[in-house]
Amino acid sequence: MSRVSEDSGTAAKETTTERIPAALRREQILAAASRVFGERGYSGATTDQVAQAAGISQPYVVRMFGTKENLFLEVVARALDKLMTTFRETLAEHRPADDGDDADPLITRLGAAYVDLIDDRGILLSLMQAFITGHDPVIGAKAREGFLQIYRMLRDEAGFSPETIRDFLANGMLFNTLLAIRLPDIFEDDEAAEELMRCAFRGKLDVVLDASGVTWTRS
Amino acid sequence: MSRVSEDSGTAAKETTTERIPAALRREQILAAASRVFGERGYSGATTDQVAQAAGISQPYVVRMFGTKENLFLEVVARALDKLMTTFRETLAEHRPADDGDDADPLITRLGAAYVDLIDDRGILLSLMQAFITGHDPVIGAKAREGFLQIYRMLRDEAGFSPETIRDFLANGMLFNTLLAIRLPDIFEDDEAAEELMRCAFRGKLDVVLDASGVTWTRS
DNA sequence: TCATTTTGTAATCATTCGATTACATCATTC
DNA sequence: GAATGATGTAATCGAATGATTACAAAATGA
Repeated sequence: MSRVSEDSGTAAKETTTERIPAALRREQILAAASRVFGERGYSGATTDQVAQAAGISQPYVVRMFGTKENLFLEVVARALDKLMTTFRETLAEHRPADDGDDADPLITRLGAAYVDLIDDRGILLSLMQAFITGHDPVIGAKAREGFLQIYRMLRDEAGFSPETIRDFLANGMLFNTLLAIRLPDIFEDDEAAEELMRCAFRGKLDVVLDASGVTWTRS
Repeated sequence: MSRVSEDSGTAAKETTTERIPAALRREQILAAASRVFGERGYSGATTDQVAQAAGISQPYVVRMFGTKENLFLEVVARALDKLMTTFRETLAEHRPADDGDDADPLITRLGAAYVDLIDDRGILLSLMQAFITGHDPVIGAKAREGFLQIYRMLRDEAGFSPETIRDFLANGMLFNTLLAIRLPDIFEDDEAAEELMRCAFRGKLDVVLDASGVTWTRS
């Protein structure tokens, strides 16, 4: 559905850099940074890689965000915000209808909403990268805070039990994200990978594969 | 039970470096590297940090393993080997006894064996770090290969279905590892973190907290 | 039109880090 | 007890990288 960059092709470099309002350029950089950080992690990514992905020079990136750390923190904050918003929307549109049994239980719809986020690629990966950079005092604190923010929302707003949340986080989020990171690269190249991914994503498999940019033949 | 370094206190620096056979020194470096890489990731860790953790000079580390990449690859290979061995031992000691229903089902024992590995700290974290460094052509390939190796073992040797494996990997491994990475740092400091961890680890909670070196008051 | 602001880059600096070199010190063996 | 090899480090190099500076050029507005 919603792709990150609209004009100028798939994602990467522009040949001639046009003058664009700072606010818009800021969005472009954040979108590029989301992909690059999600892919390579905080310390693995360089400001120059972000700049190239945004079709802009490296000093511009640094000057607009002050430091690489600031840029990463804003990427993570936005990713978290997007995730929370998506979940809250799913909660809201679930409320009015029913009481009793669900044709489509809430947790299933939350899971589907989460998998849809893979379409944007950088969002979930950046969150994961932030969490795994937990040793850093600043980034780590933000990451843990965000993780628990999700937990509290699922508990207090969705009304789930700790056990249910645990299951949802493990099966619906972490597992899917980690699989979506790299296993698509060897899809149809390794029978075990294909088997596991088909089992994990089921109907949403095409979304995952499409988002990862892998070419594959529909079964 | 088994700690990484035996003599010279908890883990880190030695004041006077003694002459030690290369083979033994190699083990010390690998143990230190496992902790450092697990904590900070491949690109986040430096050879000097590994050297200091091993109580040795940085050039020695580089010369013994050639490159930082080689060192990391060997850390990951050993971690994977340890994990596979642990699982196979659990499988073996399960076989002879029963046929019919299990007092302690195999998957529960595998899960317990996995959580016990947290005691060593670096093992599971290094594997996780390797998998998240999937963009690197060499490291990524090894990580995916290792991940699928585990999958195949659970399928072919333990006889689990893809669905069962999916559940085991998500709940038993990924989730526990990610929680064990950083949430212990804020255990008893955040009610949500404490609640989630108590739910996730149950009887093994003390193992996780002990392994992370967090001081906490027993409930 | 010309001054000012906004948008952008080239050049470069300072630091970090993996790697190399050259050398020291201890152990072993003939 | 020199010769030889094994174990270890200090010094340093070169490349990578985040950050800074100084400048260019396009827009904006008087």
